[in-house]
Amino acid sequence: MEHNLGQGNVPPPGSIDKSRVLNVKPLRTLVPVFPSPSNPSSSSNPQGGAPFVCVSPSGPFPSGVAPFYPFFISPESQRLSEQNAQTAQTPAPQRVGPISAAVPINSFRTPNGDVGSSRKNSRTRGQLTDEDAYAEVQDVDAEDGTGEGRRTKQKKPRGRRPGGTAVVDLDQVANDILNSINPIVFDVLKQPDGSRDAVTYTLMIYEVMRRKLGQVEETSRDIAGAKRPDLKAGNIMMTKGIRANSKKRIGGVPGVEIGDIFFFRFELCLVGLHSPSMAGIDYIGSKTSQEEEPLAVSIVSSGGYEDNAEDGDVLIYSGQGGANREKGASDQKLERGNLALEKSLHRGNDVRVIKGLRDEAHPTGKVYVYDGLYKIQDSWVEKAKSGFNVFKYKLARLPGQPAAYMIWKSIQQWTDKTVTRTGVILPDLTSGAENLPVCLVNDVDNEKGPAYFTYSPSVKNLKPTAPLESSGGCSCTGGCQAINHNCPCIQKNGGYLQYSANGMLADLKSVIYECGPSCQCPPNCRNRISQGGLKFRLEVFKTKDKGWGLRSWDPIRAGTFICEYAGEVIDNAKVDEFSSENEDDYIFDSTRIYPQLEIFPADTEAPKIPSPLYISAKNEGNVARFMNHSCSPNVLWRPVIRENKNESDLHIAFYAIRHIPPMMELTYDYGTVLPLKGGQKKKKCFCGSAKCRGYFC
DNA sequence: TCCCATCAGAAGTAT
DNA sequence: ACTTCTGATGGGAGG
Repeated sequence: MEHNLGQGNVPPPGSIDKSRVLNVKPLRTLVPVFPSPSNPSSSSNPQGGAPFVCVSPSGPFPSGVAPFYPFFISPESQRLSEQNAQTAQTPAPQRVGPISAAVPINSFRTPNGDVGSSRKNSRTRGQLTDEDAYAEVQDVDAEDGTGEGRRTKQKKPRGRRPGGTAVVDLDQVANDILNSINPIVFDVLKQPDGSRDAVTYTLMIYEVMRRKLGQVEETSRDIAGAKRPDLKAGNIMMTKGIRANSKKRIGGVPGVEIGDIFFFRFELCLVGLHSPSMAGIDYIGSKTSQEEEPLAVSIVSSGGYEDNAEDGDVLIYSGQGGANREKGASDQKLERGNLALEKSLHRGNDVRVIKGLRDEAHPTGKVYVYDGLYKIQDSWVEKAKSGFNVFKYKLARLPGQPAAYMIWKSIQQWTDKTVTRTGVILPDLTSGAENLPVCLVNDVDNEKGPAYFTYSPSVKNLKPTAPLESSGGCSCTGGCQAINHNCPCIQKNGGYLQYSANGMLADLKSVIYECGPSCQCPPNCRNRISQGGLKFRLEVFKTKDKGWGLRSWDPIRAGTFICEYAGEVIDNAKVDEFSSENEDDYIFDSTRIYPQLEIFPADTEAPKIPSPLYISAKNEGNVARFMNHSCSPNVLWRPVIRENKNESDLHIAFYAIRHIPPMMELTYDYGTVLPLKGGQKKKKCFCGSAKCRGYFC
């Protein structure tokens, strides 16, 4: 009977007639109800900028500024997809079938600027007090007469758990983070409508919170209540109102761009893209809006069911329910999300689609790609393998949106070799010097490649300097363990392993102490992340207006190590020589002034670089030499110190500031030189970001 | 190595 | 109170 299943619009004979199963009015009035987007307003948040602070890692520091390498530099998207921005925030239109552009999510709280104060009540279990947050009455929609607003629901205090004392530590950790946030951030987050800044801030804070909670938890295993730092961190953020969009809405979400990627369901929740912490269908219920019917606003397609669409623009989505583990399988019912999807089919409203894919770099994890707006075209009921009824929905992607999932699909095809990558000049620029090939590509013009240089994956002429905190190295023969409080390398990092199990930076420390040649731990020790070579399939490509650049085929999580800056260490005099010739394009100079954003100003400590470091990659270098400058970068550098026979080897390592989707150019801030050295000129900046300084040098 | 089962858990909706 | 599926982990099957 398989030919009966799920074909086309009309349920074939023998299949279940939905109109009988469900108590709904008949179907398939394929009438798109909404007029085209008409409100391109508020494309960016003009006052969203946080102050720019110039800090050189080696000082001097402006008064009142703590030197700090932020995890976050400029929240403005480097992406210039204005089209995207427009599509991304098209509110539901007014005339036909009016749907409120946004409705409040159940419990919305905003911080009042006093977040994380030391006032506490007895509510424990790792839950922060939310005395500081206030319940806000929101005027949903004053125009249609139903806008009496809805009071936010107070969360019920929950019972205390055994082991409460340990939990308080987590509270403390969370409070410390909250207290260290620049208050300016909260001004941005207070806006009921999100902005690119608000989204970036939110994700940024979530990352720090999540990783820090995880770090603390694994460092003291006896601690209670932190098994899921992703949920814990999310709960704290929600409770404190640290989120980007407080309302549910149909259509795009302000500040979220098509192609944005996420690694936790809670991230979707916090930016207002998809509210349920777990469920796959988000909808506006009939009670929370003035609508009579529930309407679907977004779905997460996690690949639990095979994507049997021919191309990337059509998606077959299964309804929810019918899979209760205790009661066993059963027929799905036309209720909740399923009902909302059905209603949305008739109403023809846009539905956001987030695709959950396997994260190849972390097989246990997933990566979620926001693929933009779809419309539901069809629905039917199928018999699943279990023999029970499952709802199916066919969704088609709206045309004219920037490519998102299609990029992933292309990369997969290049990987499979089912499609040949066009414009490939060299399959491996490194000639095998790296553990992964680095492709050289030009699909822009006829240039055959960058000027000649020798590929070298490591730094030459490294001059070990006096130790900062000599320990003689560790003796963790099995690799450094977070719980080993005696490991000197962990102690140097303030008592924590700086890298999470996934290899991400767990902290905002401005210097990273890794294990070095003196240590007895193996090369795969978690405290040697920057020594393991490339982990992502990078490619050097010709940009439109910035010469050659660097990007990745793989998605990169915020905090992940990308590469080191390789080249030849040179002395200051040589730098001046390069400067006068205006050939310092390939010099890394630690003494430059690197603009930083004070997002966690209180949390920082002075970086302790043993001595100024200059690395020239002009004649010899690695992929890092191709990373272009941006005033809104997605990558930053950190000094990494490895102990070597009681001396310090200083390396420069690059880490992702935020999640970086595949094929997005990797950039970092080159900083500025003040005063300009002899002959040195400012260079015009082409980064194109909204916060571009106009030049760099 | 991959896959499956397990398990505690969150928001939001529904009762 | 219920629904939903997550994300880390441990065990078992397979190469």
